[in-house]
Amino acid sequence: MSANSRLTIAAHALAWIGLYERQGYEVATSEQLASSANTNPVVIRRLLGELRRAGLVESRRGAGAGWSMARELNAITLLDVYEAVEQGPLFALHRATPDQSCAIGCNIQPVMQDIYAGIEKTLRHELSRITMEDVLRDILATPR
Amino acid sequence: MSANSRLTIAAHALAWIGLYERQGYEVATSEQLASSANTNPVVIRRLLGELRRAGLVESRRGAGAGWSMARELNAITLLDVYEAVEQGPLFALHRATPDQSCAIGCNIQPVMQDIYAGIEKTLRHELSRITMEDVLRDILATPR
DNA sequence: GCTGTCGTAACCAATATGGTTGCGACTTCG
DNA sequence: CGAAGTCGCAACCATATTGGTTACGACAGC
Repeated sequence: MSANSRLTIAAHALAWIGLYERQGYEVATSEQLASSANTNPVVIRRLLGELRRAGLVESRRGAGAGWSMARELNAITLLDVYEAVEQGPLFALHRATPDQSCAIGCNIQPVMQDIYAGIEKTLRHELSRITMEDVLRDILATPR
Repeated sequence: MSANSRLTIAAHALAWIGLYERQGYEVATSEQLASSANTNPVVIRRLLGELRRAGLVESRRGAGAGWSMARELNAITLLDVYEAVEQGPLFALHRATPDQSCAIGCNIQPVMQDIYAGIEKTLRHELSRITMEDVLRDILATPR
C-alpha cells in the first residue's frame, strides 16, 4: 500500500513538544524535533505546519522562536493527527470508470465505496480512542 | 496515503469470474476482465497471478484458456483478497531510527507499533466479515 | 502447425514521499 | 539599529509505487 511515516513523525513531534513543555520549556525548535526523529528540520516544519492549520500546535517566529502546543495532549487524539496529515481514502476505486454496460462494472463502484466507507469509519473510531496523552504515557512507561 | 486500486480491481475480477461461471461459462479471459474493469489485460494477469498464488483462482493456458475460481465466492473473504494483493503495513514507522538517547526517540517505536498492530487487526477483522458472495449479491441487487 | 491465451520481462509516465538547499520574513536581544 | 536565530516556503532531487503498454516466449487445443 506504500505506507508512509507521516502519522508516526507527527505523533513523535507532538509527544516531544508536550514533554518539553512539561519540563518547563516554552518552545521546541524544528531542529530539536528533527534531531530526535532523525529527519530533516524542513520535513518537521512541513508536518507541523499541517498540525498548526488543524489547530493542534502554534508557532512563533523570530529569534528564540519555535513550536508549542495549542491544546493539551489529552485533548488531541490520533484521529486529529491523522486527519491533519493524511487526506484521501484508504482504498481507491477504479482509475478509469468501469464498463457501464456490464452488470459488474455498472454497480461495483457504489458497493465497494460502501464497504470502504465502513472500514474507514472503523479506522477513525479506533484512532479517536487514543490520545497523545496516552501515547506519551506509554512512551515514558516503557523501561530504559 | 497514496491509496491504490488493487483491492478494488481484484474484487472486480473475482466478481466477474464468479458471475460468468454461474452463467455456465468455463473460463474468463484477462481480455474480458480488463474490458469490464477498463484497464489493461496485463494488469489483470498480474493481479490474478497473485490471487492464484493465494489459491483463490486458477488459470489455464493454451487456446481457449483463461481464469476460473479455485474456491466458491462464499469461501473467499475480502481479507483473503487483501492479503493476496497487499503486503506491508498500513502505517510506517520512522524511516531512520530515532535518537536513542532521547526519552521519546528511544521508546516511541514500540508504542506506535502496538497501536498500529491493533488497528490492522481491526481492519482485518472488518475485511474478513465480507465475502465475495456478499459483494456479488450487492452488485446484482443494485437497480439498473 | 496455427491460433489464442497466459507468463513475464522491460520500459515508461505519473504520483507520493522525504531529503536538501536556499532565501526571505520575522522577532528578539544586545 | 543591526546581528542572530528561526520559521515559511519554494524549488529541486532521489526513490519507490502504481498502473499502462509493448513484446515475446510458453503452452494447449483444434
